Amino acid sequence: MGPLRHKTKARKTPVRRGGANVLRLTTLSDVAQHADVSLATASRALNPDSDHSVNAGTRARVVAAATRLSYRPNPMARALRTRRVPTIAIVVHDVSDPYFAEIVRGATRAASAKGFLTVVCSSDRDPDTELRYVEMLLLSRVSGVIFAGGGLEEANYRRTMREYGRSIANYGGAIVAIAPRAELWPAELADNRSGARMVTEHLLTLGHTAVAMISGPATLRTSRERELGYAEAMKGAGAKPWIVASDFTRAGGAVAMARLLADPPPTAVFVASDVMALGAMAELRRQGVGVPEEVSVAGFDDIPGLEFTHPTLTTVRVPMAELGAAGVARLLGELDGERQVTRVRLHPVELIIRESTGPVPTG
Amino acid sequence: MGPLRHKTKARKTPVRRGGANVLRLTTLSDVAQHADVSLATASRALNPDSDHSVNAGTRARVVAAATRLSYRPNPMARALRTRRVPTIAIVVHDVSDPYFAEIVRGATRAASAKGFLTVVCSSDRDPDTELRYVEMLLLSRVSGVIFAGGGLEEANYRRTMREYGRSIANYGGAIVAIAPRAELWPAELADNRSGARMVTEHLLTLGHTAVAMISGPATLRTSRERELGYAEAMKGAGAKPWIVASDFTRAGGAVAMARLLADPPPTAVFVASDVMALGAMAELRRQGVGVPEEVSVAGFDDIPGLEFTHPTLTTVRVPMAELGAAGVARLLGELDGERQVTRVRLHPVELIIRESTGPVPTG
DNA sequence: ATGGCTGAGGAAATCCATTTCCCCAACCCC
DNA sequence: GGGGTTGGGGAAATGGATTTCCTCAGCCAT
Repeated sequence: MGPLRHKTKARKTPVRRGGANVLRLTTLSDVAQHADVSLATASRALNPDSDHSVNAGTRARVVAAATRLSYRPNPMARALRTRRVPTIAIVVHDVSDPYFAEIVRGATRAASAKGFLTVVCSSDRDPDTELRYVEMLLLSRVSGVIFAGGGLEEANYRRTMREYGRSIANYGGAIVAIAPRAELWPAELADNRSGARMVTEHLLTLGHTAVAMISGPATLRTSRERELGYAEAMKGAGAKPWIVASDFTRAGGAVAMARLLADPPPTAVFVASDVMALGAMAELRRQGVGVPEEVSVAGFDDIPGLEFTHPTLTTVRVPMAELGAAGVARLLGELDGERQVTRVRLHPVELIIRESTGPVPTG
Repeated sequence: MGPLRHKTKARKTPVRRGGANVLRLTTLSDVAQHADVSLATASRALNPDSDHSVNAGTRARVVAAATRLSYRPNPMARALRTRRVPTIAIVVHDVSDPYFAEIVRGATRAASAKGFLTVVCSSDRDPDTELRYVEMLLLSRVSGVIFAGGGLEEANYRRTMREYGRSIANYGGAIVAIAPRAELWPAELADNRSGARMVTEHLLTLGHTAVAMISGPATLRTSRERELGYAEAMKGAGAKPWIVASDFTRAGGAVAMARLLADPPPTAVFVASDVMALGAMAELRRQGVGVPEEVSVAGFDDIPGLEFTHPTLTTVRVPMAELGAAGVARLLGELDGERQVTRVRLHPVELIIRESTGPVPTG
């Protein structure tokens, strides 16, 4: 059951070899004693934000004592009172996915700069796992939760999630989304729609008319936004949208591409994520279809390493690490009570043209 | 008005706008009340490992009450007593590296199954950053730390790390390594040396004699182990070792390969990690060198997605997710005081032959 | 019958920082 | 000078689970 169940066996080793007995960290009461003040005063002296004022001289004494004893407040005791731990959580669909890995990298770096630890929860794309994680986070009273994965359009999921969200807000935790979600949480988002429009227009400009799209699961908001941008561009050019949905994985991309190749194939494909695009390109190669000579392929996200693929992949750069960091910053802002005027902030994306897209094959 | 009577003093719920007080977590004392037992008994009934026995009937009542009220122990209160947070940390060189991402995936899954959260610390390959992280973890009193990255052979780093390790052990935290390290911590390791030997022998068997190796930084233990296996195999075949060191990154692999191609190039290259191998293959393609027709390439790790590269990469499968999970299991074992007989457990690796390796070019 | 032991339960201490009450003195205003 | 305010300090409650002492009844052996 509980992780901290106390096994007596473990206790059986009170004296570690090496003599030095169990680390006795200095507590606030040590500091108070040394500074010759009460516990309350010591606490207030060290927490300047308190509304209870402390005499400058007294404070100096306390601070001096704290420094001398190299006092560090016990995070757990503090958490028990303040009902919040100095930890922020980031919920992703899959840590192994380079897209999320980059986000996590950005977020952890920003968080640790502010003295926060980051816990990573990887749902493996399972809604129930994700909900279980969030419940756990809520019980642990993490300071905040960043949702890096798009929300699911599913009644039960949405209801439960919303409920958990309220609970978190209730104990003073904050929530931020960095992917599109139904919940009205503060968000730092990539401009998915514009990006999808831009890349589709790029393909259209190259002369393609049969531009298909390989999208993610229909239940995922991120898919929908990218589809929207694609559809807009297609409509703008008077071309007929042609969408095949699949999983946001390499295998998903391969399967979808195989399906596209069964019919009279398109001459260009916009794939809703780079990871899928890599799968799609592998399938094309497997079937001996030249990229971009016969079919142009464009991805989305600009995950690291695309310049090492062959051909290098045209894509839309999403500032992933920056989104992660922005999410953390926003979260900390919320914790400090800074109400942002704009609930949702859009981060611009950028079209990166590489080798995988080219003009329509003549003939 | 029994002593266990719930304090009626209105719980100062700081009524948030939006009304509904969603969060009213049941505490152990609620459970005790409902089951009509004392706090102590309730605690013992729910913690079967206790050395204090509880009557079966009583326990059943308590458990029933706990279930009915959907009781969840407050992790922080528990942590305060047990002096350990129900969180384990995993220290990696770079979360964005697929190798570490897989390990993290395996570890988080195993940890959450046991009710532990996982914090990820990505040092970005900077020793100081890593040390700072570990200090932070130590102050946070995490239950344990898993080192997923190889240790550095650097005096100051090693000294400080060893010191931190002692502090962690001192408060009852555990440490486990899943990569080779100088410190004598319990370890779950991949059999790097055998793997390197196997893959080198595979290349030799194909008839190659000029088999070069692209290795990681010399200061990293993991590099050294893989070099050892390579050298063994080469010596066994009477061939001369030829090692080029570089960074454990895609770019590092590319640079090293460029260097190899400057001289009269080898006909086969064993690259110490798949990520580097990807970079190396990109460089070969850039220079128009056929793989495996002109140069065979083999990697190490078997990161996800290699079956989508072109050509698909021959490599040594390291059970990354399994290593992560094993690290967690080992850590929890240590926390429970289970002394393992074998401090270091070696996990077997497996040679995966794909398309990137072939016979020596004739002529 | 007496002492010893075990099984089962409860009261209270403990972990440690924060916060709520309370108190006291000094100072101000009418 | 009485009443009110403010600055500064302390005692004790608080948060929630674990653990240490006790206590008590029942049972066995002497």
